[in-house]
Amino acid sequence: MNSPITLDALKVLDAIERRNSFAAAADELFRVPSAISYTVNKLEEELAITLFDRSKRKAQLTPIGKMIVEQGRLILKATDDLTHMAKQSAEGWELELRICIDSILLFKPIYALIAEFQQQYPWINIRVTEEVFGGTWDALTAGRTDLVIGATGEAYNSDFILRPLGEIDFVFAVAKNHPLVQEPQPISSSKIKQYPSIVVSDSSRHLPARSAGLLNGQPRISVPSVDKKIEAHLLGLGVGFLPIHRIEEYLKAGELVALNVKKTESRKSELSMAWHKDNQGKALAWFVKRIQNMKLF
Amino acid sequence: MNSPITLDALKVLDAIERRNSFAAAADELFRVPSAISYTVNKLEEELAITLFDRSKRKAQLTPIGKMIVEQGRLILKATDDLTHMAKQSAEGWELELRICIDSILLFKPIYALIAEFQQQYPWINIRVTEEVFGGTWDALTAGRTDLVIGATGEAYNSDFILRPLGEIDFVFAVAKNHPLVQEPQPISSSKIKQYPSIVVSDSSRHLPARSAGLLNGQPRISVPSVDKKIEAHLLGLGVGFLPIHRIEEYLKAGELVALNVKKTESRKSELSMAWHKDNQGKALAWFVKRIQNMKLF
DNA sequence: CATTTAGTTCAAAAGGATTGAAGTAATGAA
DNA sequence: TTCATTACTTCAATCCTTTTGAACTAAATG
Repeated sequence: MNSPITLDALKVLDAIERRNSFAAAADELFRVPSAISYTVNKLEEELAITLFDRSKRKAQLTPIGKMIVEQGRLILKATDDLTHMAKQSAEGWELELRICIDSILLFKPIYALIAEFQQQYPWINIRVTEEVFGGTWDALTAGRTDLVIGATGEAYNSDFILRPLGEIDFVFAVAKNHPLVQEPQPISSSKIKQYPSIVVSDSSRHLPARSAGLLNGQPRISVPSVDKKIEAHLLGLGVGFLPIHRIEEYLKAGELVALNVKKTESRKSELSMAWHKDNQGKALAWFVKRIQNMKLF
Repeated sequence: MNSPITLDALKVLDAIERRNSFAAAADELFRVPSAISYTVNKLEEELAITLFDRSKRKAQLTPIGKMIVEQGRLILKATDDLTHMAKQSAEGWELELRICIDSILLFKPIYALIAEFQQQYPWINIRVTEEVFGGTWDALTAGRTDLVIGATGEAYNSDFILRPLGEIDFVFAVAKNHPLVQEPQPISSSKIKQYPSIVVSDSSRHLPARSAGLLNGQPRISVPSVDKKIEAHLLGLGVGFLPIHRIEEYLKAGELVALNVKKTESRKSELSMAWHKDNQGKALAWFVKRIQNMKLF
């Protein structure tokens, strides 16, 4: 792989084509016409291909020459982009940003934000993962992610920066035809314990798993995400607390019913963004800044 | 747009990464280690970016360096491909080949052939058009196409080379519930004239239009392609001759019925490939050679 | 602590790129 | 037709970038 094509030659060809003249190209490139001639001749010789038809006074690109100019421009653009990418990276823009989103949140607005980011910084890879409860902290401490959106509770240590997103409201919700709907409210803990509770299992792999508002002694059904928990509630498989913002439509449509319960634990939960304090990445900062002004629940 | 990146520097980076050593890269590139060092230093200086971590004995690519190597390889590949393309073009391979197919033929085997060609010569653009009867000749004489597949009749002048593809059989076919099916065969011309005939209109733009086997005095319905003619026949809109190979399935399924008619004109038609005798293109030759061994009808 | 391995530095040399003057060839105006 | 102009080419001289090789530094290895 030893191509006789050089970026300099491509630049020269590009200039000649755009200005439609060797002399004008020489002028543009701050060279003397003979230098342009030399470069073109060398390329033609090494390729053993005629790029210009010189039978007329004005040198005219041959079809092959034209193709090389066109393709060459793409190559020049690519090297230019590469330079730009490298410069940006050196200035603190990540090559890749890993975002971990708690399954309690609506992903849609975040995806919209990512799309916007990609338009501005198309060379930065964004990798999104979904975790549940402690799983987000786990991903952060294990270095599997750069930014957690929707971290719950306190930081495990001072290596992380927390930025609150607000409190999320939970309600005790069951399917419309669930037996508990017929009970007088507030519903006692002992009544609730007669039905299986749907529990989103913590996706922590290393840190001690957190439990989220379990009413002890109840039969449990574990599901891997809040989406699945909502489905389970809708099917009447069990009962439990759900984030209001995720089930508003179901409550309005009457498919889920919010019930008053005696125990008040876990009715609210503080959500945050979190990232490692050493991470000075500009893409990270961009997302933190933009997400702060967003309503995610 | 004056990128400090050069193809030579990218080659050097590539070699270093692959061989995992400056010395080995120098060896591979028939240079002295200091020359490699020089090239890398110059690039780093001009980009103002550290590409190698030299704190250890073995220089280690930084993440940005790695990205540049990876992207750089794509650029090297592109210039290499460009060289290859140019060489091939100079050797007589077209930059673009325009193929004009008569609508009477099955396009599928031709598309399969084009797909195969594209795998071998991915940089050559293939442009397919569809024409009807004289339209193919028209496209050729007007220079709108390079190769006609399925040209009918004689060449208009000696500027073109004809290569016969064989004879195509036509049958007089009508829809299964058409009144003509009830008539005793062979069916007389006067009976036929009572029903509209479906005529594929010639797509010639400059040459005198040819007519294909019209039974004179009949009401006509003109359609733009053989596909549409078959549809019209199936719907019972009219009658006429159809190429057997295109309606075999409908005949087998009984949706169309082939009838015996008295007039025997236009029962067969000689089809050919045709191209301009000055066209020495290798892609053209490739297609001519391959199509000769194919069964297109 | 000596030895080996890996890359860097630097002055000297090589050689490719640039220059400018002279030349050629097509175009177009007088 | 002639002559000036435009457009590119040729070529020897010059410049300056790249390469070289010897000497050097610094990390790993045992």
